[in-house]
Amino acid sequence: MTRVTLQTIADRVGVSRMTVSNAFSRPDQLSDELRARVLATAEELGYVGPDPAARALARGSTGAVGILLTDSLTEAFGDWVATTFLASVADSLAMSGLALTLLTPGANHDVVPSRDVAMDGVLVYVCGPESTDVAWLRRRRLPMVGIDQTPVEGTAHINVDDRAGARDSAQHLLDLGHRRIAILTIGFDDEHGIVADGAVEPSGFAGDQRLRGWLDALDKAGVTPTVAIAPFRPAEAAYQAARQLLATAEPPTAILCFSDVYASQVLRAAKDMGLQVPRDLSVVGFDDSPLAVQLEPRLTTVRQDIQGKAQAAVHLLTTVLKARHAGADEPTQHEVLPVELVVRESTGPAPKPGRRKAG
Amino acid sequence: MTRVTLQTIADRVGVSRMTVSNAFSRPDQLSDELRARVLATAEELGYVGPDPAARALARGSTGAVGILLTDSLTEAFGDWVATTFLASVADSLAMSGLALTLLTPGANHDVVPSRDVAMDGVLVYVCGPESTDVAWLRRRRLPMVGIDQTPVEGTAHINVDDRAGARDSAQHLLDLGHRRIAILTIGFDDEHGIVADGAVEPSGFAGDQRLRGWLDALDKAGVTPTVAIAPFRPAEAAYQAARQLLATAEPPTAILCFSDVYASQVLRAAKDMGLQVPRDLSVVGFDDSPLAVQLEPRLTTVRQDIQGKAQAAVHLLTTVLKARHAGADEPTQHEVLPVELVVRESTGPAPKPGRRKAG
DNA sequence: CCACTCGACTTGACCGGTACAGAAGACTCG
DNA sequence: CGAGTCTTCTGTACCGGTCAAGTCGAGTGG
Repeated sequence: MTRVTLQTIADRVGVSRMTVSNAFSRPDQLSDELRARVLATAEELGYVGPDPAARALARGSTGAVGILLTDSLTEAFGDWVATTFLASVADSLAMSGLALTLLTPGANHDVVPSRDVAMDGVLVYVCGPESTDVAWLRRRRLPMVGIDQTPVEGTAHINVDDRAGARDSAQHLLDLGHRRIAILTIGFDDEHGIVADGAVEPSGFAGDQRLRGWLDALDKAGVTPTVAIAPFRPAEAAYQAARQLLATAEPPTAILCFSDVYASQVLRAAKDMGLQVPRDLSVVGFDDSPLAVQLEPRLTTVRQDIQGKAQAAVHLLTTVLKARHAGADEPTQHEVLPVELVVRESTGPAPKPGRRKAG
Repeated sequence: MTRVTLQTIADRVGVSRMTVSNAFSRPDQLSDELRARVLATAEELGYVGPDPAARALARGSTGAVGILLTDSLTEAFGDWVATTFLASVADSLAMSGLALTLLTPGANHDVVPSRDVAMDGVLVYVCGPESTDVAWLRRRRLPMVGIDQTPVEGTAHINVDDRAGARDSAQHLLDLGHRRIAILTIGFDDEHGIVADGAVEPSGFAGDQRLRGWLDALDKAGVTPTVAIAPFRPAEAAYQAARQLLATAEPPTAILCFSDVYASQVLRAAKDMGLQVPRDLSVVGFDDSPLAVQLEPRLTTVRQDIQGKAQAAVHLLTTVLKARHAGADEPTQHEVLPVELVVRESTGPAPKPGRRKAG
């Protein structure tokens, strides 16, 4: 039982192989009557359709784009922002009939997806520029769109205005009269706690941008924040860092957090230390994840439109794809999506300067 | 600037194209010295490696397997069980150097990933047998492993022992003295509420199996449960169904839930109706998701090893892949993974038969 | 010294399609 | 009525590799 190919069908129907191909891929190239006959014969022979691999080679395009996520996928899947983004990307791609291939990072075996898997283009989500996977993708000259990472010349990017969002949230606290403000942001894997004299080297683009944004506003107001960092995982680290912040001699009256998840840990720490939010302490999150409204009190946070980000990324990538196919210039623009400060109940006026005891 | 292919390099080095191919794919087929020279020339010409699409055609295998998830991906990504499974699958595949392609279901456009994307095999997760995507995959005769769905003859499957888990949890309640037991399980999209005389047609295989399991134990004990159903989404529906259950003339003293998420809604409903868990009401979840231990009280639930499920599925699929490649018989086994009842604080002895007032 | 094995390359076919430039007949139109 | 134009189909040349079966000279054992 040899495989059924276009030729098998062509022989059977008595036409050229090309005509059979057209019957499947270019219906307008042959008469309806013949097409029907071809299709019927194909059906009869159990032919499903042109072989995707062969078609990919001949056409120069597979129907899939890749996505490269940070590190272990399990890691990424634990993050609401990342999964939401991923889901939105997949749904957006579906409209173009494209599938999404998850590129497993790291060359464990001798086969490296970023180098060895066929795809039309690739989305790169929060990967450092030093990633070897990104290096492979670049060498392959695959159409690429970076999301939430440091823009690189010659590549298209989608970012959110983290900096403005952070600036606005810091300004919000200043407007409420806060002057002793702390920052709890993301740091590298092994450390957590208060950073001496704010010599922070935040991990990742978003961390960097947010920090800059907060400082934009605070510096201007002459406020020097205490900065604490915690790794993304485990969540407990953020809790500990929060306790440390709140246990200082002059504890902050407000904390700006890298994310809603961090903020939720701050809330917990505050509760455990007998502090009332927002009476004793104001807390600001980031992302406006579902968590933000589930918490008690609901979080003041910075909303980013993740679905919009995904759609923008997909749109940009498909544009690049089309341009390349048409031989035209590929756009390498930078799109920065707006964010919005959402004020809820976790922030309030700065407490009166009077004594306060934590514990 | 014409594309660099094996031939380009071969000409440059002065060897046959095959030798260059071997330099990349079969290092043992040529001398180290020559290989080094070939690789150097390739590097110099900016050649990244054999073209994946061409290789896929020639070799008959792409380095990716597909996964088909129910409905909209956004839907699936909202579910802890599904995302955890997905992440574990991706990680397991990474070990074999395989990438994972998300098949976007539903033929929106004229291009249907399930039919048009090249892949070596496919995992099918909770898809009804009537899915057109599954039909395409079947017609393509792709190696396939079904997960959490009704086994079909001739296909390999991985399932968890939902039925036994359900049976155990029902028995647990019986052992605690409960006799007025209700079930809150998953139903089709548009309905929710109490099902008259238990004529339930649960949606999906897991729902069916769990229901059977509960009834296995209850029937044997002569207990006839009240059954309520709610669609998977929105979560609110489960809450409403729970309220309905608890508002009946003879309210149940225990509720068996389809999932931890459903159980969390029951908990909320109970709280809102002034019932104490487990004093007035026992609640059992399913899955042992992180939610189970976050809730207050922590849920008694049935643990399933999702990561193990993913690993088993990947292992089975790669076995099928290897078998097919070797021309051997492909296993079509059914693996059923064990589950485990985890007793926590949401279940307790049945309240004394005395009066009880809800509200 | 010769048949025999072995390593290192080469040869030619093949994987299953698609793109593109005809070719043959039917139709239109001045 | 002949030239131009469709429509419909065919032929040929790729796409960029891999596979299996050589070829050829060098080593090897009897």
